[in-house]
Amino acid sequence: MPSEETDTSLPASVEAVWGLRGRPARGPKRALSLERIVAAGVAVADREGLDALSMSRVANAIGTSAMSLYRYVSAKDELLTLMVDAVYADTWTIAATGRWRADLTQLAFNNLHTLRRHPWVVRVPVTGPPITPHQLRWLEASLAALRGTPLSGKEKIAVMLLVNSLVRNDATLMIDLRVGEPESEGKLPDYGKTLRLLLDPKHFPELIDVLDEGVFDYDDTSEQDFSWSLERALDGVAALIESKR
Amino acid sequence: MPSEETDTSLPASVEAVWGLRGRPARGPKRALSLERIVAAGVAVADREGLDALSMSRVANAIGTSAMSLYRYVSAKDELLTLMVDAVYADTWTIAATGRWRADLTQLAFNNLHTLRRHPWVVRVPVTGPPITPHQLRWLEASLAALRGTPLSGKEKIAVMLLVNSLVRNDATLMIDLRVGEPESEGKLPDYGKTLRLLLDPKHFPELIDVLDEGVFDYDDTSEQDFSWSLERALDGVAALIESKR
DNA sequence: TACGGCTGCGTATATCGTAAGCAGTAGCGC
DNA sequence: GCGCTACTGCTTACGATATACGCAGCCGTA
Repeated sequence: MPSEETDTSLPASVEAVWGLRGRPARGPKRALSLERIVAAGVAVADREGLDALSMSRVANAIGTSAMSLYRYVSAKDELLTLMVDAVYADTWTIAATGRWRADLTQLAFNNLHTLRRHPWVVRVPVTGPPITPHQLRWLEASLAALRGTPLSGKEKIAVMLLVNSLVRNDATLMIDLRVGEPESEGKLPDYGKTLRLLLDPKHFPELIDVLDEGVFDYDDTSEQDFSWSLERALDGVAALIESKR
Repeated sequence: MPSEETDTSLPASVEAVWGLRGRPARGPKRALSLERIVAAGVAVADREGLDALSMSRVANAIGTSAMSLYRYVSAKDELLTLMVDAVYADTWTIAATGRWRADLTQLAFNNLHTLRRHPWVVRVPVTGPPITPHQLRWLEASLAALRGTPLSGKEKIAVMLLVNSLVRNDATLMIDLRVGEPESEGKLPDYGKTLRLLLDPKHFPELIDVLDEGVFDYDDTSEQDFSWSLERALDGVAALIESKR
């Protein structure tokens, strides 16, 4: 097991979730734990959204003071990083079939479901490549799915970035449509109506045609659009894989 | 021309950039203009990043007071929306070839170049589907590129969402690598080193293999990765188009 | 047992977005 | 021509936020 001096250059809290930090040897017993703080953060964000998430609110949720949290995370950004990783715990376990496409699809949908359940995640600024355990587990499972393909390591990473793009984008669009909020019914039809008021046929003939097809006439929050995009992307990957065989 | 009562439900400032708002009939001559404010916002964000962008800083940049800006935009979020649209002015003009794939590729790269030049854009929270003129012009140009294909309107929109996903994701990754900042050299190799310290062969064999291939040994900020992903996605779209012919 | 690392948290500060309202400008309508 | 009022720029003020600093107490190590 690594010593206390791990030299990862990572924040202490990230090292803690990797199990690289033991309990301090001295001092009073802790009334808090990093897990409790992160879980409270997730609960507050789920309930009130990321904009309403403050250190104060998280602390209140567990009956402590905002400044106590700084014994566990050095900045709010660290808490956000750990919150994202916590919800990623459900993304990387699949019933592996040994077929790359089916397995990647499962992983993509796991990821999508997580983001739809926790819409604040895509609102957390991305500050670097993944360094937390669950996010890397998702990546590992994805690479395992691609194990039997002729793709290089670099290409495998690129495939997962592609899939991840699609997932994040769908999640972003779903925020627009306010999934799960009944009072947001009709948001896309409103959008369509506004566009009709804005667009002139001289500059926007194609968009007007698309409008006339009724594309924005109803909100579609099913997973079909995501599925369509994923299929296109995986078709492209499949073409590349075939070309290498 | 629309009257002052346009009933778009859009913020006044957005109506203004659509040319739907005239100059007020009474009152002192304006010393400011919305264009000037937006341009100042873009300049501040380009120089200092989105985190450092405050109403105060934007106002200072044009020698006025923060509260004056509120005569032109009703909230900071509106300013951000208009700033994004302003930089999108360069994305929708292409040398059309009449070949859907070449034209989409041009549009994708235009978009990518814009985001790389203004990395703060992907940090602006997306609050809804595009409603501003230049963003919609990019969408219009994209739909025009797909005009001769057998795709439905809905599918065309989906293609553009897909392409847009890839662009935004690349831009997000480039923030990680701090494009253009010499002191950030070696960020990916540092990442690779950190991963080696974290990953155990029991749980992360695939990722370790990828590491051993040297995938993270150097920063790659060229456009090749983006191009690769775009090709995969467009291969998938091409397959669908072919299947409908 | 003494020392010092650790805990929780109170106080304080700088910054931010923006509400409220004042004084002055300028055009409309009578 | 005058009064009214819409509009402009900006000052003052406030609530909220993240987090620095430091105190008092806890508790394990040497």
